[in-house]
Amino acid sequence: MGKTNPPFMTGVPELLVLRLLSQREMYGYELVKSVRVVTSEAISLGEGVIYPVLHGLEKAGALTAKRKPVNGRTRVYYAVTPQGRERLEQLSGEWDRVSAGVDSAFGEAGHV
Amino acid sequence: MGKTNPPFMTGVPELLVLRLLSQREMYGYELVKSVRVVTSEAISLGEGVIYPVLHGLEKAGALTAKRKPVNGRTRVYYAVTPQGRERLEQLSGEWDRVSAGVDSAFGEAGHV
DNA sequence: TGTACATACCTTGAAGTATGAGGTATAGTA
DNA sequence: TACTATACCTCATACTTCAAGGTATGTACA
Repeated sequence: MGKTNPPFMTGVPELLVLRLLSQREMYGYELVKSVRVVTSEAISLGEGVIYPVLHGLEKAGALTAKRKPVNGRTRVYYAVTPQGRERLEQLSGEWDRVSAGVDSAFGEAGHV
Repeated sequence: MGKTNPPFMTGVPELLVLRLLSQREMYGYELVKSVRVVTSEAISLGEGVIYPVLHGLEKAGALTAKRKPVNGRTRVYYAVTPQGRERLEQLSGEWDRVSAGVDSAFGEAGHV
């Protein structure tokens, strides 16, 4: 139930997480809110999306995790590794390619 | 074997098919080649992608199919219905939203 | 005649992944 | 006492792209 695989979203969470973490270390809960802000409310990712992405990227060696107790709560800060930067560039290139392709099909200028 | 779920492609075949057919009627094999052309070779969709999309859209009432024998071969021409145009506008809006969100996260200008 | 390629349709299995809902626990506030 | 925000997490589901393979006809060429 609920909708899965919404159009155009595949790969977007990974791309945004890598992008944000490449600018500064952040923890999961913070990322959830940051994504909304940096995308001007256009994209909203739940914790059920962010945490699995974080764990996957860490396992893949793209991120490192660091636990920090703050105000009695525990935060897990993530940082991008060199491998993660490579992955970011690769994904970013894919995004540019697909994005350019679609725009090209629509005439590249204020379409529809 | 083979890669599935490539980043950013979810929904793109449906969007491109609806876009192309909204301009003129076409048949499957023609669409396969047209997609490459209109996306400036950035996006290439195989027949294994195009035909299922065509059948799905027809079943959903977004397309109508018309069989035409041409040179001894049979072509199936597809045309967009009013429902299909609605779907195109909806999908197109989604694309704009996601696309704007990602661009916004990357600073909107010649990023990375 | 044989061979190769383009046209033109089709199906199938595999595999990844975003999502909502649900779960745990602490701190602050009314 | 109750509610909200913080902060972590897991799970089942369903959707979809893709490569590979299959059928058949027309055309070009040697």
